[in-house]
Amino acid sequence: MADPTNSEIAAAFDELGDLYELDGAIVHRVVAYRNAAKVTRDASVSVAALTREGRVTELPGIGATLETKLVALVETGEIPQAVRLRAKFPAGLLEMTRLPGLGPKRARRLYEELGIDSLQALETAARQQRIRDLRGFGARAEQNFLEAIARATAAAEAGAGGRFVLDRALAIAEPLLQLLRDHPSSHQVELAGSARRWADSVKDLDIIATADDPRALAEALVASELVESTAGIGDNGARVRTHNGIGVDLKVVAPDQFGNVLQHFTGSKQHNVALREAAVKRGLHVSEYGVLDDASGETIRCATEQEVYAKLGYQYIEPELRENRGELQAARLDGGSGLPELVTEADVKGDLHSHTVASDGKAEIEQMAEAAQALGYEYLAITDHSASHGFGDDVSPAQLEEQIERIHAASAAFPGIELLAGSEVNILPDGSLDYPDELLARLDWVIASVHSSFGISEAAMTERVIAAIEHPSVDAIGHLTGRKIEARPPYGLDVTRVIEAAARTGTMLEINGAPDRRDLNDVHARAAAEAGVLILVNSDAHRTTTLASSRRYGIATARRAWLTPAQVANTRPWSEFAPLRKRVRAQQ
DNA sequence: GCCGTTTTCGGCCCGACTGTTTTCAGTCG
Repeated sequence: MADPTNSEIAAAFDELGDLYELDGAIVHRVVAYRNAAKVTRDASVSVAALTREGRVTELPGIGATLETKLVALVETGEIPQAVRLRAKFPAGLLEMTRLPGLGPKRARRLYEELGIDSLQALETAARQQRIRDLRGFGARAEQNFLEAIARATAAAEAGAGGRFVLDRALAIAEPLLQLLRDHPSSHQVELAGSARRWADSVKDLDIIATADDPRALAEALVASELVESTAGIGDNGARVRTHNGIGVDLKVVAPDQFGNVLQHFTGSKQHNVALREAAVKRGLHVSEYGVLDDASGETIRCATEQEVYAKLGYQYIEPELRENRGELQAARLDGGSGLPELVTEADVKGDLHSHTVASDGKAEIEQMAEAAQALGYEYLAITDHSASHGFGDDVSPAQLEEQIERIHAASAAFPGIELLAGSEVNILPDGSLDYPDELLARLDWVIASVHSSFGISEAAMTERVIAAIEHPSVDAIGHLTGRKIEARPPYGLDVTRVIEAAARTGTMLEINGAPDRRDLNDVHARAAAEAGVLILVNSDAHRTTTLASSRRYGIATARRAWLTPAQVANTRPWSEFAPLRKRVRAQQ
C-alpha cells in the first residue's frame, strides 16, 4: 500500500477534529487536530516517511497521541477512532456543520432530538416548522437555515470553491485602493488580509483606512463601477461585492489605532494567535484595539504596525512572513536570530524561462529582448518548448538549430543584453529528454519540465525528475510540482529527494512566477534554499508584458520562502551568473 | 491533544455578533 500523502493525512486530521467536535471534545483538543492538519499540509517533507522513521513528533503540534494515530494510518490506512466516530455520526451531520451559523453543538441537538441527519432533512424540517419548538431555536433559525442551504446550493452549482487566485483579486484591489487613496477625505489606505501577505489565493479583500469623513469614504467605495452590490454601509466603513464575486470589506478606523487594526486584519490567524500567546506570558493582551498592559492597566494604541511589534518586543515582520513559521522567534529583539533581508523585484537581473512564436509564445525574439532590456535585465534565456510538446507547438531538432542561430544573431543586435539560446525541454515519462544530448549540450541554457503523464506513481515521478536533474545539460528544473492554484493539485513527487538531488548536482530549481503556478511553492522553495539549492525566479513569459507581471508573483513566493538576494541566482549580474550554470561548472 | 526561563499538570488569544434569552451559549473571523 502506498503511503498517504501529506494532503491525505491532513484531510484525515481535519475529519477527525470535526468528529471529535461533534462528540463534544473540549475545544483545545479539536484545535490540536486542526493545527496538526495545517502543519502536515505545509510540511516540506513526507509526514508518512517521518512517521515510519519515528521522528514525526519533531513536527510542532504532533505529540505522542497523534503519532500513534499516524502509525495506524500509515500501516493500516485507517485511524480506528475515526472509524468508530463515523459509525456514530452520519456523514450528513458533518455537512450540516459546514453551513454558516450552524456549528457542532446545535447540529448535534438537531440530530439527537429531531433525527435530522442531512442538509435535505434539515431543509424539510425547517419548511415544516418543526425546529422552532426546540429549546434554543426559533422561527428565525428555521429561516436562516433555509437561506444558508439555498446559498450553499447555489455556490455548489456555480462550481466556485469561493477562492480567487491572487492576480484576479489584486486586479480588483488595486483600482479600489487607488480610488480610496485619491478621495479627498482619506489619509491612509492599506490592503490587509491574505492578499497583503501575497498568499496564493484569497477568499475576500480587506481594506483598512483613516479618513476625515469615514462615511464619505464608504460611499465612494459603494459608488465604484466595480461594485455589484452593497451588504452594508455605515460610519465605520462598508461591505460590498464586486461584479466578479469578490467580497470587499472597508474598515475606517481612528488614526491612533491604525497600526493595531492593520496588524490584526493582516493575520495570518496562526501568526496572531502565536503573537498573543507569547504576549500573555509577558503580561500583555493584544487585540485589534490595542495592547493592554497588565502592569499599568492601560491599553496602548499604535498608529503604525512598527509600534505594535516594537511594543511586544519584536523587530518589524514583513507581511509575507506572518504565517507562524518561526518568524516570531527570529524577530525577538532579545535573543532572536533576526529576520532575513528579503529579495525584492528590483534585485532581479535576468529571466531564465521565456517563450516566443517559435512555440506557443506571442512575441518575436527581438520583442522579448526589448522588453527585458526595458526592465534593466542583463540576460534573458529564450526557452521555447521542445520536440514533443504537442498542441502544434513542437520545435523539432532542425527547427531548434535554426532558432539557436536566430537567438545568437539577435543577441549581437542587442549589445546591452545577453540572449541565451535555450530550451524548455520535456522530461519524458522514463526520465529521458526529447532532444539528442549533443544538441542539448550546444545550447546556452536548458530548463527541463514535466508536461505530460502526470498520473504516474509518486515513486516513478520522483525517479523521472531525478533522472533529468542528473543529466549534465540540464541547468534547472521548471515548475517542479505541476500544480495550478485552485485548479489542479500537484502530482505525487518526493520533493525532499528532488531537493537532495538538485543540491548534489548543482541543478537550480525555479520558482515559476505565473500567478496560477507559483511553483516551487513557498515551503518547498525555503527547504530547497536551506539545502543549498540555488533558486531562480522566472516569469515563464509567453508575451512581453508577462516578464514583469509574473515577476511580482515569483518574488512574492520567494519572500514568503524567506529568501535573500544571495539565494536567488538571477539577482546576480551576468558575469557572476554565467559560471553558475551546471554546463559551465562541469567544464571547470 | 500539546507543551514547558511561571508549569510533566493545568493552562492553552481576543472580540463581535446572533438569536434566544432574561444573562448567555454558540458561532465566526
